[in-house]
Amino acid sequence: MIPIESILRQRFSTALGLAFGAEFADQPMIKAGDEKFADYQCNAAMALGKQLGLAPRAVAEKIIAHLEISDLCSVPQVAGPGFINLRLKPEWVAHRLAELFSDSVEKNRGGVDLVAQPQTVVVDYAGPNIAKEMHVGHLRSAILGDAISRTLKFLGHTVVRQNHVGDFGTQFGMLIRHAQDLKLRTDDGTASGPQIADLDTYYKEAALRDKTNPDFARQARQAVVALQHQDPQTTALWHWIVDESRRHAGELFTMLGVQLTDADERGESFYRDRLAPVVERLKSAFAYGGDGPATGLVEVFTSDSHPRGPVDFTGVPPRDAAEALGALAAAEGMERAMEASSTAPVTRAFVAESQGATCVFLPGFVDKDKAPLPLIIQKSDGAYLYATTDLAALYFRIIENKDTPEDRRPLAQDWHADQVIYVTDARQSQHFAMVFDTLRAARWDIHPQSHQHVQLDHAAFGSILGEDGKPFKTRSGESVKLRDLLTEAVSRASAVMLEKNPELSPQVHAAASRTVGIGAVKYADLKQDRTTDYAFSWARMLALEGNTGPYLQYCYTRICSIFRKAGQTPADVVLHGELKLNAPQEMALGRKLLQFPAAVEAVERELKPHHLCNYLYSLCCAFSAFYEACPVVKAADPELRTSRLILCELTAAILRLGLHDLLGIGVLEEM
RNA sequence: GCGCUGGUAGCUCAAUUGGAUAGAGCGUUGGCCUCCGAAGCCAAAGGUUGCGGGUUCGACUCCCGCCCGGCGCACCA
Repeated sequence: MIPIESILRQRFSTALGLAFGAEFADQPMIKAGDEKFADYQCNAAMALGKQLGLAPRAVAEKIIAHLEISDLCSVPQVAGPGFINLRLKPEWVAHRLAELFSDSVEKNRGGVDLVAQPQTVVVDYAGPNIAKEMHVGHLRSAILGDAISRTLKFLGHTVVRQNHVGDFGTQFGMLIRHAQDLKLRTDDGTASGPQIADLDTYYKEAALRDKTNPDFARQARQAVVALQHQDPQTTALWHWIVDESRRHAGELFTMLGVQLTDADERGESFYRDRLAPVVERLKSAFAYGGDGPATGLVEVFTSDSHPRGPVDFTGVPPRDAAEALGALAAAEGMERAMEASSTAPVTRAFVAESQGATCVFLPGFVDKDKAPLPLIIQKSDGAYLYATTDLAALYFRIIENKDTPEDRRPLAQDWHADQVIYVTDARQSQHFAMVFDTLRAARWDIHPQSHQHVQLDHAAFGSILGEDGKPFKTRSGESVKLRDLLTEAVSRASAVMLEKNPELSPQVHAAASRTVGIGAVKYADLKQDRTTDYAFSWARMLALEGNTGPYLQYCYTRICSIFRKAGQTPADVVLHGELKLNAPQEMALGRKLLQFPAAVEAVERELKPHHLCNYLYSLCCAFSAFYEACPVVKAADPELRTSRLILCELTAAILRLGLHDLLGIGVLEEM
């Protein structure tokens, strides 16, 4: 279905062209209006009045004079400084709803069209550290990343989910070493290996030994080397740890309803052979790919009043350059040192050795001493870091992936990302800013076929805080295990439902408890703007009133209940003639139903699912008002009853789509 | 110190990206069940959008300067 906004935009564009000439036709400025004033409004007259030197209200009148819109709206009204207010005609809303009804019956798309130009979008989310039990820190990434992936897929994009698990860090040295010791002692021939809970304990014990026992720490580092050299015994142990962790993570993803499978996993270990080449490629990219010579890239300027000119630190490591600058300025006084150092920018990206480490230096990044801040891609001991892995992963996703082994491909053919989205913690935003800039500086963000710039997004999110406003921890100060958290959510949901609806059968009750409990946790996270910190509160998320998961699910069950009372299923309902939108609550619900596409579009544009949550909540409010005022089963006549049943089914269809398909939250017939 | 981010009703959060009289929920107050699930609905009270300037026909939104909080800032991820 063509979005309402598009239809209106086109009509206004035509009117603007006729009234003022084609050059003014491109800014119709159509928005959904405040319900008190309008369904939609056009705000072009004010800006245009300014440009043309005319009174805005006169401009508005002239636009209306040329506007052909009587089939959709009642007569447009000019208000305030020059707003053009539009009210949709009930007949037209009814017509759109009939169209939506057939659309939702046949295609279940809620009136949303597939995008015109589908993109290949990589969504990198969840990414738990292997060998540690998943905790609340992984919750937001998993929930948000999944909702974003579902929404983009629904819109017609090719979504490549990537679970970038931490399966190859230096922590594996101590973990393997410690596990080796334990295995020696506990190897009594029993087939069943330790469970993940044991691994979690291992991790803490290993970390402690690593910290306190120098011999152990040295052996742990040797284990890392052995692992990197693919020593069979070490590798076997590593596989065992990784497999065990994967099983655990898979269980939790299933419990959460997160659509990540083993095929989506491409962890750090996958990139291990790509790290050295990436560093080499970066060096050559900066040597030959830039728009100027690769030397003299740190340009240090003194002020105009002391025309020393640029000081050439060509070939000098930046840290040393900063020190040299300090010495230089010390000779001329402290004030000059500050002045000079604050105008010592890195003007072009380059790779350099600094203090033994291989670093990328980028314009705009300085540390607390105002010295150029590096992105370290290889440590002084030769080891690689997560920046290297991230760069290798991006290179792979955008350019290289034709080398993907068959068994690791999520798609049947080679693909190259048009967009890459990282759903991680906001604390990593500087890291990603540097990684993205490095990629752009190296020209690795160019799609190999379309030659377009790949869109790189860090969909950052805030921390989960406890009700005291401090980071969410258990009473003993440990991070909350995800499994415990979800179990508690289910049991709390069960308790609430037992109180409100004791008649449910035990089986239905148990299933509903899971849907409601998990849904409450997910919805609470999704409904808030992801960029802000989020205060975790059982009471608020499980509340049955307000903008919560349970409330929306309850709204859905009431609709199901109406159909049960009516003795009909949605499939039985056939529309004859027109929908009747005589009551204001019917009209309000009808208008609201048509706004679903705009909400989905907002999620895509900003990668923020809370826009959809807010919409679904307002839809439920509109439905509740309708429910109170307009009897469905006992409607005055059969036609009105059918019309209202259709409004019910449309509401249910949008809720199913939004809640279940896009947000990944279950709906249920009874609760 | 530099950078990012936030500051909106007593509390938790919105505000379609520059549009009208800033909206919800909780809490408070007052109404509504012989009637489809009251887990609901209707209504009232509650605001100098941290402070001060500026841009604009119009600012929670953009710019500048302060104040307060969170986070980050060289070999962990």
